[in-house]
Amino acid sequence: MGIKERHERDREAVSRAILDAARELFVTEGFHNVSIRKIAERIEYSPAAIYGYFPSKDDIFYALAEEGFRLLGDPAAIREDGRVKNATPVERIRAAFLRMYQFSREQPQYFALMFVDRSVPRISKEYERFSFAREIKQTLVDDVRACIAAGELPATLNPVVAIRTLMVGLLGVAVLHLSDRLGPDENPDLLAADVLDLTLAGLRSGMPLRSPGTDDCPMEPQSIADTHAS
Amino acid sequence: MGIKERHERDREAVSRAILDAARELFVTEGFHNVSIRKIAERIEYSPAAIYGYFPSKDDIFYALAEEGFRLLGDPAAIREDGRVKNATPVERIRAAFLRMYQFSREQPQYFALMFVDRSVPRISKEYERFSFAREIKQTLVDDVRACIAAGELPATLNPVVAIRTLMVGLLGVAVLHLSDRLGPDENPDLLAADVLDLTLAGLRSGMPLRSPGTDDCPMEPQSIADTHAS
DNA sequence: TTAAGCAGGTGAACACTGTTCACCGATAAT
DNA sequence: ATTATCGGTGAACAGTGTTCACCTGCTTAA
Repeated sequence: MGIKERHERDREAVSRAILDAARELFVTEGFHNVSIRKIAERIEYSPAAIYGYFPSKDDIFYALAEEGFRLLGDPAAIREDGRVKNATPVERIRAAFLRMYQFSREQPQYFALMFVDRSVPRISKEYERFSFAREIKQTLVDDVRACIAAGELPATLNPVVAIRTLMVGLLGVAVLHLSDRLGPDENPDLLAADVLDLTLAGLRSGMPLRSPGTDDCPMEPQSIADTHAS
Repeated sequence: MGIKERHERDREAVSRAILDAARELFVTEGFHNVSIRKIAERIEYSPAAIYGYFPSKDDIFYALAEEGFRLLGDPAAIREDGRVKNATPVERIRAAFLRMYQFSREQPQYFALMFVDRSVPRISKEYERFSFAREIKQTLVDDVRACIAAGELPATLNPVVAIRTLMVGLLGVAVLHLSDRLGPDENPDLLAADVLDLTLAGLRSGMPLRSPGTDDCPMEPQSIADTHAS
């Protein structure tokens, strides 16, 4: 008997409908302008019904952030524009980080939810849920190691620190763009490329860095306390 | 007769009380966890009374952001840790940007409101209100020009682009820290110093940059549409 | 076949939010 | 002394996230 299976499929379908509706509304309306009632109306259910699938509005956000990481970290796509097309290790690095930046352009809402927004609390506990963020990091660390092995980056360089410094610059550009603080005639894409190459040039210079290495996840999402959100 | 003057002083005092209460609450509770009713309770007025001083909760935010820029751009303080103490122009640049980063540590809520948060709309119109942000930029541009004149940075460098690239790195670090996405054993301050010096090293390399120069304000606050806030 | 159980959906409510508005009372102007 | 003005108020409106008693229709056991 496939009754249980059908029930599970039904549940999955409604769950998907909620996430799809929420995603579309988030993209067009922005996270905190979207109410449970709006999502419910979209899928033609009562507001209370949603709480049978997600314990809170925050958890809908978490599920979407999870999807976002899966989207960004999709190994197939990474191999596509990183390994196949680009010959040298440093070009792979460039491609990988530009991909991350590109993600902030193509999926600004996802990106904001994953890396910027401080408006959703208590994910620090939800740690293991975002484990593949660590896989993404490992891929980048491997690429930096390959650069060092190929002599394209100094041997003194800590790979973890390197990817952090590369990331923050692009994160800054993305934030500047997302929060619309760029002048009308400024091009965030060119700025991102400049910052990326500038940081790479700095890394090549062999300048000693102060930051300690770490094995921790470089892109763990959301953990600011509720009391500090805005 | 000083009646009108007294009235103005009274208004100013209440207005200040509102801003003080709002600031303290924002710092401890976070912007969107603070309600008009909480502010009103703090100053022992009715919620409606606040609307006699500020047309909306957003405008309280604007007033505080204005204060934040005035705080960050305080010419006396800039001269203090920039011009007097530091000899070479490039050290002045370093000090100025470290000051900005330090501001993100000392006044995280102000900083978030001014540079990061996307939760408050429609300041793009409120442009002229934040004119001194442009003054801050001009100071930085002058410092970069001095670096170029002193031969510490390449003559081909566009000062406006230089300060942008320096800024985004530190902004990225600040965002990473503010949204608590740094690992427990990672030090944001060291990372900031690394990113700053790394970018400066890159700028010194004379690498040609793609970004166009601009005369626009580099730190205009808040302009993302309400429909994109989160 | 009938009775029991149960999961899923609902309407209504709770406790909040930002904001508006009719009113009221003290003060200032005439 | 009377009128006008202006600041502050309480109550309300429309919205929010969330909870809960209830009901209904399907599944399962007797």
